[in-house]
Amino acid sequence: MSEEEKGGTAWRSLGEFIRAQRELANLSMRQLAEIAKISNPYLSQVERGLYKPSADVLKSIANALQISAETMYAQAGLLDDSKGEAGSHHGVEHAIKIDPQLTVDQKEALIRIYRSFTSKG
Amino acid sequence: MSEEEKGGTAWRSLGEFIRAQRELANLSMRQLAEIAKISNPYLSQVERGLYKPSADVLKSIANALQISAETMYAQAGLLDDSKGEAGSHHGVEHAIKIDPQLTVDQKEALIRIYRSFTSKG
DNA sequence: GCTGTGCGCTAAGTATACCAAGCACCTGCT
DNA sequence: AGCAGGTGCTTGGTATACTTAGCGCACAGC
Repeated sequence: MSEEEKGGTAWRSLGEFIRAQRELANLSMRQLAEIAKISNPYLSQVERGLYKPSADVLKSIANALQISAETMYAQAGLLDDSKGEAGSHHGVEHAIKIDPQLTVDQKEALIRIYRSFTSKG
Repeated sequence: MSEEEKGGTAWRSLGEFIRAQRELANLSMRQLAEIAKISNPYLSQVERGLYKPSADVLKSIANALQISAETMYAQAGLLDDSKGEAGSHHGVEHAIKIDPQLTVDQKEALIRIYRSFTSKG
């Protein structure tokens, strides 16, 4: 049933998260695999959840995708959830609010768009 | 670069760190292995640096020793670099990327808008 | 048409993380 | 002298992370 029906991609697995991040970065599997120094078939299998990569592969992939290793581990469920950086859904709004580069108008616009995306489709 | 220069107590290896923590907690190998749900021979091998444990074993050991998983990963050298966004202005972009409620398309849209705001100031 | 190059995926193999059983040693008890 | 119960370590096997070779498909140029 519907993976997308909640209006968002709630990552069922680490693999889906990685795939989404890879596509966000506009990288092909071979490109990402090359940067992360792993083989492309293995990346394929990881993204489909067939294997759970070891920590240093995870770190390598995180680096290649320019996201922090901590975020990666959090997604992999390998950090104790005491951190609470990814889970809270005011994360985006909060980040917008405290961004010193944005004007108040811009913040309001971004938050409005963000809410339109998340407020049920 | 050696780990020594990171200041403070420098453990030559993850195994030595684990062993020291275990002894500090006055636990035998079998006791710790039991709590961490791993076998005691394996723990022995890990402490002597013969094998590098996977992330979830690491987490389990950290849990059993009542130290944070992050400390463990840092000791394992799995967190140290990855400065992908730590110091840069990616706070908002990062929050967007890891938000599970957004679809990939929505993320792209938001990030594009955000960049358009921040690129010209 | 055919050829070359990109994509993601499959198949089969190698490397290694991890476990169950057991060994050698020590210490206390009878 | 035994044996019971503790320690850490070795051995041999199984499960799984990871690689190399190659498949099938789509889209370019000759």
